[in-house]
This record gives sequence, C-alpha cells and structure tokens, in this order.
Amino acid sequence: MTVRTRFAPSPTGFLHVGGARTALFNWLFARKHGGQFILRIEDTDEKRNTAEANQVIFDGLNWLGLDWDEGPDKGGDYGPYRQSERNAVYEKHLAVLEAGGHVYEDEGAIRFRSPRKMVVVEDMVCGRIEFDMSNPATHPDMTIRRPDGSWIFHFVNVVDDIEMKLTHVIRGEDHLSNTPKHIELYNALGATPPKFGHIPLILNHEGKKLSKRDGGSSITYFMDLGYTPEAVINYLCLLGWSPGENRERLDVAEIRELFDLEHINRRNAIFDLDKCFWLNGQHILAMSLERFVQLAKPFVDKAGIPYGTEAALLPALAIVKPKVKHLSDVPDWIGFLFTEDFAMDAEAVEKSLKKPGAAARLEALSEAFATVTDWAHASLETTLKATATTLGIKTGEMVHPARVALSGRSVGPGLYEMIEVLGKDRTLARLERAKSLAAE
RNA sequence: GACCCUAUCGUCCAGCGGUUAGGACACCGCCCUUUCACGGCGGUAACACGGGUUCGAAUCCCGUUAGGGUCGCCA
Repeated sequence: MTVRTRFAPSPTGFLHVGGARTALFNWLFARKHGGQFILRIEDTDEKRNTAEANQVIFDGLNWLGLDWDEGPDKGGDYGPYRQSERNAVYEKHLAVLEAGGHVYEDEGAIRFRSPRKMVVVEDMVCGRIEFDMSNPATHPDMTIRRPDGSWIFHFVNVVDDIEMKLTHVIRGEDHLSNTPKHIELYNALGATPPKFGHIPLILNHEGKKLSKRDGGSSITYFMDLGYTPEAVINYLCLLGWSPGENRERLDVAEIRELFDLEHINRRNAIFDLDKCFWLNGQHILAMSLERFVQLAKPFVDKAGIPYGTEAALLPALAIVKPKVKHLSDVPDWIGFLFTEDFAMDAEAVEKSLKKPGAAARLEALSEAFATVTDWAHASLETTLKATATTLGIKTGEMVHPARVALSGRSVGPGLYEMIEVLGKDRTLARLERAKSLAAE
C-alpha cells in the first residue's frame, strides 16, 4: 500500500507556522516512505475563500520546498482538490449515511447519529486512547450539514480523506478529541479509518496557542525578514521531534532520512524566535555561495542596489555571507560598495573619526595603501598593521576609523575583504574624502 | 463543568530502572580578534508535588496541582 498524506488548510490569507509544521511532517512522512503528498483546500466557508488566500498557501509551501503530488493547481486522480468544488461527492456520501439510517434532520440541519459506543483511537504518536461516546450530553450528535446546504468540516474532511485514499492523517493535537467522531463517520460510511498521528501544538511565549498576532506566527514573516527556508524547516522539525544525538543543524535531505513519528514527543512547544534566528545564521554560513546568491539577490534587487552585473555583485555577497544573519540585512551591508553617495552613520563618525589624530591616521594609511601593488586582503592587512605599528597605535585604532571612512558604518563585512572588493582607486579616494570629516 | 493530552534548566530537545541528569538557544565571564559575527574555553540554570512498586526511580503505577486541547449550524 502506498503511503498517502495530505495538508488540508483552509484559505485564511495566512499560513500559520503550526500549519506549516503539520504540512512538513506530512510531507516528510510521505517522502520518507516513497508515497504521495496531497494538497487539499478546505474552503467550505466561502467567506474566506479568495484567490489571494489560496496563493498565500501555495507561495508558503513552495518557499519551504514542500512539493505536492496532487492539488488544486496540479490536478490528480482524486480531484477536484477544493472542497467548494466537491459538492456532488458529499451528496453521494450523505446518501450512503441516509440509506444506513445514520442521520436525521434537526431544525433544517442534518446531524449524524452517534452509535454511542466506546471508540478506540490507536494513535501513532499518542498510543491507544479510549473514548466513551455513550453519553449524548457530553458527546452530542454532530451536525454535518447546515440548513443552507453548506457542509461542516468533520464530514467533508472524512469524506475527502476516504475519497482521496489517504492512508495516514498527521494533524495537530487539537483534533485528537475530534477523532472518535471521525472514526464513527468512517465506520458508518463503510470505510477503514486511516492511521492517525496527533502532533503537539506550537505555543507562544505566554504558553497560549500561537495566534496571528504573535510575531513569527506567519510564514510570510520569515520570508520577508530574510530567513532561509532551510533554517525554518530545520527549526520547525525540531519543535516536537528530535533526530537524537543532540543534532541541531540539519539539512532537508538529512531530515527526510531521519524523520520518524516514533520520536515525536507529546508536549506542546513554545516557539523560540532566538533559536530560529541562530539556526538561520548557521545555515547561511554552511550553504554554498551559489545558494546564498540565489536567496539574497531578491533582497538586493528589491532595495534597488545599483550593482550593475551579477558578476560585480558576487564578490560583495561573498564577503558578507560569513557574517550576515538575516537576508534582509544584506542590502545595508553591501550598499556602500556600489555608490560613492553612501550614508555616513553619525554615531560611527563621532566615535571613530572625531578622535584627535584620526585625520593623520587616515593620511598615513592612504600613503601606505598607495604603494600596495598586490591588492588582496592578506597584503592589505599586513600593510594596515604595519602602518599602525609605525604610528605607535593599536591595530584597532586604525581599523575603526578606516572602516567608517570607507563604508560609513561601524559594522559590516571583514575590513580587509571589504577593501579588496572596493579596489585601490576608490579606497584612496574615500580615505582622502574622509579626512575632511576627521579630527586633526 | 465533562472528556482527552502533557509535565526534565527561562526556551527547544536527550534520557526510556543504576548517569557527576547530557546537548542547543538565550544569559554571564574569559580567550581569539578590526567592530559585529564566527570559533574556543568555562559558568549560572531543571527532573511540579505527594504517595506507592523496587535493592534502586527523572524513568513504572496512583493521586494532587499546573498547563494545553476538545465539547460549534468555525476549520
């Protein structure tokens, strides 16, 4: 039997990190077992259903690299993959329930009559759980269709999972208590329930369910701020799951190989942006320059950095890659390399250039650099340090004014690498120009 | 309220009857260093509580407490 899993979001215009993690676990499980991953849009609530809201889901999943085999945009043997287009399917299954005497009308709505028995859930994550469904007061018959003919989640969700031949349903723990009801529905429809796996929830710093208002609760947040998909995937999978051996940084290929439902724990997890941030830096550090360029270039383009050709952009990105944490910081970090009209940070100028003797140091450095023939970071470093020694000052006392003079900022890529990329002419010109700003 | 799930450093995860309770983020020192970052070394910091079972419990059982979830004509 081929494994088939799904992600079934409702289009709210927002891809929640919890939803993204659910999608990730389903995707991992399917990929690990050579199965199929299906995307189904649960848009029975027509108010929320807009093209933009659908697009947010596609964009988020695509960005994360979670590809689906069947879905609204891809088609497949069990479509359509939007619930709003599946009315005939639901009518058909309702007829089955009616024929079996499983439903009744109540004020125009249709309810499912519970068999009122004990239901056992054999959960892949939680283990065996028994639910006593015998008391109608505590487990009322669920509505499956509204008087206006629209369908209720529980019913269409189960029908679609049957029709789409899903074998494993991995979802948030908030559905655990709904599962016995779903199983009753499977039974009444004459279908075998899939295997269920309920994963713990993601909480905010207050320990409450992560909501829209919480920073970092939307995948768009990570996309906009310049997180890498590899870091977000990595962080998300570490929330509630562990590959063992205290592994932290993992790439998707490793995760696909190591992932298993057995090592998912049962505790809700609090989302920690700090660790995700750290992981992002780790991934940027470890990735190839090609990948970094691919990820960073859109941010550079958006900021309108006039770098000219990509060949000119490459060295700039190369010197920034070891240090940058957010892709969205890249434009600020490289902008000064592509214009003579770069901003001089007032605080940095005050701290490094307005020091007595700064002008003389820049002058000395300028003279020393003018004689350098091998314009490479190693010899530039040697030259700068020798100049500092000659003047009887510490290296740092030369480095700081130089950095501010050349880039206008006190933070950025490594100084010598940056000077190398800048080139001799521009370096000398900027040192000259900065002398007028510097204290005598 | 009923039912279900959960309970190890501030946070994420190891541990699955015998450990000086381990790693990571964050935090604090020190080192390296041109700032930031990276890297290295070290530090603070946890088994919710009470009963059992056992020669021996973070690990197994029960209770209490706390947190989360479900009980919709939301999904």
